Amino acid sequence: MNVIYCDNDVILEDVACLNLDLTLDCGQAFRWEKQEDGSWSGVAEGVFLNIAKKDNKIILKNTTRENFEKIWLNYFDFEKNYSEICRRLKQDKLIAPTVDEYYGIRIVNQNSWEALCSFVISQQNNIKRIKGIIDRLCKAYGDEIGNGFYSFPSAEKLSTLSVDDFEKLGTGYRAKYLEKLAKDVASGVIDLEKIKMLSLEEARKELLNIYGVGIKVANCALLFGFGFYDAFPVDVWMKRVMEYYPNGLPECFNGIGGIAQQYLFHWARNNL
DNA sequence: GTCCAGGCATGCA
DNA sequence: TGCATGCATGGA
Repeated sequence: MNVIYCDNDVILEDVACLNLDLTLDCGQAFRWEKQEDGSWSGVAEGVFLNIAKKDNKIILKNTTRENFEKIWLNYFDFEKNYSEICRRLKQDKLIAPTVDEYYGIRIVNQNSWEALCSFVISQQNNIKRIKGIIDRLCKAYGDEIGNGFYSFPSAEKLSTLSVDDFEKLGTGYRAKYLEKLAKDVASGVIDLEKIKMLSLEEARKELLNIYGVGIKVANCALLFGFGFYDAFPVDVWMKRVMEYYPNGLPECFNGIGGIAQQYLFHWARNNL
């Protein structure tokens, strides 16, 4: 990858394996909006970004070098060698054609608080409605940061809400989970930064102690918000996929099971 | 009207 | 430990 700082834009050349449409609309992050020109706009860590791919170059519009290095380099994991990862995954003949068909899906590294909240909301829910709830949550309680976009509200902010406030956003029976989660994170009873430092098994155990977090939500949060690439979420779609792996997951998935999972999840939603 | 969605808590055996 | 049930909402 080659980084060029040009006027107010950051331009990346030779980024292997990044399809923005697949990556930003594959059910891992819920706050990216496709623009009429085909680019994507969204927010992470309270910072707005418009990103596009043109002529095999990735263009981050109106982005400072500081924000690129502080946020987006890690968010899109530009330095991770996805070509090598995909080559490894394709040692499994079952997933190989899927990796080719949907080549360019990456796991983005989301803020752990945002990911945990988002996937508590996601349970027993569909992606379209999850996006709507999170959008209303951000517009009601986040900070406006321009262009009609809002930051994801902090735990401190959400800790002031009642169960009824969460219900008014359309969260349904998940409102009571969110109310307690926000208060416990804000008060320090739940320490997300500490959980990041644990092993996968220990971190998962901590998340499973949280009211409203089961094995599926825990694994999604671990994969999408805590940097555990070996977490392997199994939802109703992945349960269908697992019938193709009656003897368990192949060895070549070790350490990158979560990435394999995202390709299989996408395949399942389009084919099953 | 019924079924379903990136499931979980609870009660009961 | 494993299984059945209730749960909010909105689109298909």
